[in-house]
Amino acid sequence: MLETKYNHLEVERDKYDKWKDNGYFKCDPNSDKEPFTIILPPPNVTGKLHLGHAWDISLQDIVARYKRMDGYDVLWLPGTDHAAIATESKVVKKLKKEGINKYEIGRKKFLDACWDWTREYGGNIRKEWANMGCSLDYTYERFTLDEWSVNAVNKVFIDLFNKGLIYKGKRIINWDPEAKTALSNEEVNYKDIPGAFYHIKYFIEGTEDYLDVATTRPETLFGDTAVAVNPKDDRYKDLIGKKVIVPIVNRIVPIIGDEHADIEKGTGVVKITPAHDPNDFEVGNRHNLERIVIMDETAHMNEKTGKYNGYDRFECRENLVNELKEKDLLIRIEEITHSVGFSERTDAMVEPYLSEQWFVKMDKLCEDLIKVQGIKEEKVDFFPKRYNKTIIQKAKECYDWCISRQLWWGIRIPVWYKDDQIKASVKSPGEGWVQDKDVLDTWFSSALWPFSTLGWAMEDKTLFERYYPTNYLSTGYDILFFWVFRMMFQSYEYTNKMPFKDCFIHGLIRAKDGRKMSKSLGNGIEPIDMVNKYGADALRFYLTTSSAPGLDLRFDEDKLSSTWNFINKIWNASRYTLMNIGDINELDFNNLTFSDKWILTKFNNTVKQVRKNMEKYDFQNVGSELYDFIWSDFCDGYIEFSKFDINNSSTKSTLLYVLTGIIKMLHPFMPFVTEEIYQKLPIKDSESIMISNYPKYDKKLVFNDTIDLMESVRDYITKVRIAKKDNNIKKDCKYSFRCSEESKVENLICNMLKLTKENIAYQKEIDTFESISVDYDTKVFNANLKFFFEVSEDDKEKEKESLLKEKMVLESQISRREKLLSNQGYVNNAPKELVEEERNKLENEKRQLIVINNKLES
RNA sequence: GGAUUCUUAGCUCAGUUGGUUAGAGCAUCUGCCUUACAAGCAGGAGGUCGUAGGUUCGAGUCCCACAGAGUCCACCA
Repeated sequence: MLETKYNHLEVERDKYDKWKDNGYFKCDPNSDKEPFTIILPPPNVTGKLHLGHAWDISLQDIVARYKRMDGYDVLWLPGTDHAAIATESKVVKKLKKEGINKYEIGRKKFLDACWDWTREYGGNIRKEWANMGCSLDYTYERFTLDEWSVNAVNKVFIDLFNKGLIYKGKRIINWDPEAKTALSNEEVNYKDIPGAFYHIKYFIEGTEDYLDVATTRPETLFGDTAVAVNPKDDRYKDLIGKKVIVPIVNRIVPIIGDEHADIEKGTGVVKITPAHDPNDFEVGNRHNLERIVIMDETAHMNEKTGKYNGYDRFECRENLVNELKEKDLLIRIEEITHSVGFSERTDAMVEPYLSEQWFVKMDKLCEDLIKVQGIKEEKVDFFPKRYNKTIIQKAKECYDWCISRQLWWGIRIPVWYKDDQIKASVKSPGEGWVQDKDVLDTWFSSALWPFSTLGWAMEDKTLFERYYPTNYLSTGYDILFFWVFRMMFQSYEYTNKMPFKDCFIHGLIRAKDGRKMSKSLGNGIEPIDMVNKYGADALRFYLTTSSAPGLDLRFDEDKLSSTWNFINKIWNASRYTLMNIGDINELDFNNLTFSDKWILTKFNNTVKQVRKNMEKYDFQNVGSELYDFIWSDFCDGYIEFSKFDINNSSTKSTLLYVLTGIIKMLHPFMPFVTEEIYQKLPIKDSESIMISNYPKYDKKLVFNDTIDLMESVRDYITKVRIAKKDNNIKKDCKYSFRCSEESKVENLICNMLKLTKENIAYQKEIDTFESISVDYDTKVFNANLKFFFEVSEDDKEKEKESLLKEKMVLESQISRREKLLSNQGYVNNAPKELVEEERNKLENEKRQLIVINNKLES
């Protein structure tokens, strides 16, 4: 028997390992079931699961468990990401604490340290998956540095290289001076920070005149190789072709005319530093300007900056500005707020830096993606739909992807050099060839993840052939461009298919006040704390049913706590059922009562709705449908009714049947507690709920004609309760009662209202006392209940008031409805059922009005 | 500048291709320890759906404008 109270700690202990050991998480490549594949977005191997992950993996486990129960051969494939820069920067930091420098110990030893780190922390993630109850198939667990992934990466890289879709180029890229590596545009976060426009005098050669050149980055003047004005700018156009002297360095550079100079902006004159600004780089290309690199890879000034050689860029700025002031070359400083890029990982200010990097040429890949997203059978369906637009938008304005990183932790670029020869291959082409030092962007391997993990680049392709393309991907909108977008074009290029059929995009978890959860704000919440406090089941249900698809979720512990209450409710409903059904071994529906038929009908309608919404991944609606059905209909309604028919074997069967269905539908959301309850059931269709059958709509157990009757009965019971309360009617008050639906509902109503036989009024009392009556009259059901007692003038007044109030409400409803039904536009255009329902209601309301009018007259 | 989301009860949020009197949780008020559950039960109160127009027999829902909040992309000498 179940304990009185739900104890999540007790319930969630041990179950996970049992499921795992029994092989329930495993797919079966030899099965004749239809495969259903979900690839887990691989978290950083040394990372920690935060609430966002908990949400994300719950959204996947729900689908995995649902599909498994519904007859699919489910593969949910786990894995982790080496997370090049994120892991490397952590290991660098750790070594630094021990006084070790990455470059001193060299590449090999450093990589050993990374592997040690990975092994040390890699297990944490797996523990957290287990805490959350994820039914992952560990047989096929992958890592982005294992051979499945590395083989695929090499294969794709070499092929793209041979096709000319990967090239090496000297370009301005985003440089992280702390990690000393290039970054892609996606890895740069822009923040608004205070800064200044420094207005500097650039003297025109051979004159006493100068141009006022405004810049936010005066230290880059060492790299200036021109000054640009707009050729349409009347103020300056005559100066084009003349020369100016770059202050401090005294370099003579041309004044050029270029559209890049904005007439409206600043002074209209802009200095051109081709090696340190992406726009200037373009200008430089157009005008054949020299590119002078003035910083090193740590963003310190180099020998080109004279006495500033070795200065940090900010230090240099400060000193240079002072020097300009002293030499009367600084006109003024204008304080502004401007947005500046920072490295996503190290938070270092990004330096636009001229260097040689590898790029993926994007135009063709993007064009293909856009084309496929226009083909109904081949496209990825986004949930919610609008993200398709976001992806297309991205593809339309895509720039080439910088994929080389000056890091060591990652997959090394499979390119070899000898003299001026260059070759792409995994192994050295021969004597004297040297491999490229750089590794690939971690997202390059992630982009191949949906097919690399399934063995696309391996000899054995059975998994790939059976489980690819995958069916469902769930992830947050924050990595739409990093990952989803790149998986789409890479998969299409190499498998000729989109990597997944459905893509569910969720939002971010926020703190209760709507701010982001972050370490710096100190408002982060650990999933494990919530699991300990309320259980994984409550956390999963809360997270997955509390927001509309694609929107952010404000984490509210109070709501999590009421989810716990909901589970406690389910627990107790199960407890009641198990206590009362005895040891039945067969379901018997031969002697169903009205209330049995009613709940069976409601249940089957719920199954229908739940399945429909599960297919749409609309878990919010599934959640509220289950919540309402379980709490309002099953617990508050049916269980109370069942207490009076509990010896009827059909009622027992109904209780068990509905409860079983409920916990099965809940199982994908709350796997632990539903398994606990399932194991206690006297009739089961499998040894574990995990492998039981998901409920199906059963027409044979639908009795639509009982719905109206039972809803009327419930409505009437409520009416009587209100009347009893309003008139302060005591338990032993004498009454008389009659109703239209034979003894079946009469008994039920009397029981529900605690109308006992000994309180039935005798004729004497009927004659002596006055009465308050509660009446009900509809097509399917009418009833009259009178309470006899010494009705005071006060009571009469009260009753009259409430009757008048009721009359007013009814009259306004009737007139509204009559107006509606006399509107030909409505009658002709609205759905027939709806109009019919309106007519029914009008009739019922009219009946009720007659009842009330009669009472008021008497 | 482009895209996009949001604005509904005191708070946090639902509200399906337009269709009765707009729902839930929490909070609040009243009455109940009724043997599944007081972490509960039975009831109550609380909303001119951001503002202003339009389409329609009918608008929280569709269209236009405006106001406010957020996010993404581009720009940012």
